[in-house]
Amino acid sequence: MEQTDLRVIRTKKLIKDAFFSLIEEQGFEAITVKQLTERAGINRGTFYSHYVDKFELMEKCVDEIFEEAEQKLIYHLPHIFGDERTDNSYHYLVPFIRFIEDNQIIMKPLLGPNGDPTFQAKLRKFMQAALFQRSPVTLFDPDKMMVPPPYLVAYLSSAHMGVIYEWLNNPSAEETAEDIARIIYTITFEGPLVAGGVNVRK
Amino acid sequence: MEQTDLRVIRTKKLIKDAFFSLIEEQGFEAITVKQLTERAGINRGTFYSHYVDKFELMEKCVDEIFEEAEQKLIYHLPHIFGDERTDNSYHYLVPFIRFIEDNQIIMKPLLGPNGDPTFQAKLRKFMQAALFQRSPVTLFDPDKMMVPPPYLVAYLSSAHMGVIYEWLNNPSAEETAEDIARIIYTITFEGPLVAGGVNVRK
DNA sequence: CAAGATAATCGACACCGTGTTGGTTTATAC
DNA sequence: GTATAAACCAACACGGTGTCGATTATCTTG
Repeated sequence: MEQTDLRVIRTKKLIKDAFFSLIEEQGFEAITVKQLTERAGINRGTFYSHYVDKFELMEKCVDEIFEEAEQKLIYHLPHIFGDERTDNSYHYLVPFIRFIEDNQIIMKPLLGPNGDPTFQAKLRKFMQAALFQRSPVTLFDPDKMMVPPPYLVAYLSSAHMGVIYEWLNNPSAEETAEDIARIIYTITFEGPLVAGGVNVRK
Repeated sequence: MEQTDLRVIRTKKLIKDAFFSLIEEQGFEAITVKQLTERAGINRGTFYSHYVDKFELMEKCVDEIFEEAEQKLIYHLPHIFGDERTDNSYHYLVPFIRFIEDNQIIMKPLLGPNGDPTFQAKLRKFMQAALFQRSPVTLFDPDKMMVPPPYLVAYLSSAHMGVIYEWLNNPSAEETAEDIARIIYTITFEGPLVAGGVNVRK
């Protein structure tokens, strides 16, 4: 399964580099195979001997990223489980956010207005699996839930993504990954009202 | 400005009907003008005398929907402002959700995995304007905010959209618009933790 | 290092959708 | 009923797609 031939390694790298730079410049949809191979400096036919079309190329790239993410997050899991829920326990979010930050070049266009909804759904699902099935958030008590669980999960995962999206798409944003984690944590654990400065009557 | 010629009206309706049915079947990106005009039963050239391309068609359709939404929500505004924040004050959400429900046929594909991220962003912005600038939620106190306002807005608007999305894309969901409004309200005003059944230590 | 394997290149091909045009037919408005 | 203009039709150049066979270049293995 592993490719060893130097030529295919070199070619695939050329393709992916060109692909990412083009995504950054004009978004995925606008890319043509012709343009891609010209940028990569390879023959158009060569592309077709590796991928059936640009969609498969995208799929492969995304799969690689998620694979990488999986490993990184698993690596960080001990820390997550080790932590008690303290004022700093929002750290459970940091690896995830930093991962997105690290892959900004590919993430930003995929998450942005010209992005890929399929990818967004995939990332949301991934986050649900990563955060809601084996993180402190499992402390939710099914018996005491005031709303159907799927909606709470949808609420939280979308909210998380929304903040990250806002962060990525604001060029002048100076927050670090830790800042963003703290912001998400604050709103989630204190509740939107408290985080918004509303005096909650009890 | 207003079109009166019956032929124009008829043609535009044929185009839009075909457009919506195709979006539902295969998503926006996959649609070709050729296919669209065949489905509509009109000449391909005729399409080009009304729209420059499928993107403009989409834009016009979306604009119409938002225009309609604007009016509906404005109509409902008196009720919103009249309400005090009671246990039932989640009603401020109902008109918005019901509007989405009414336009399900077009909303679902646009919001789904094959949907249009531009539209999704637009809808989020619309909701922000509709709910956060002239609704009970303006009770947020800028001075007491624990997080930067843009992120709180992003958090809430995305969370809202996420729940609605989950609702639309779950075929077996039996919740009414009111149910969804209540769910969103509960999580937002009680906070995700309380809504999730967690015993909050104080 | 040499031989065989295999990847990349090149040029050409048919195919399809786009956007435009000029001329014709048909429906609408007044 | 007639003038107007919308819709139709056929054809065009253009550009990207996906494929193919033949040729050249490069790598792997023994």
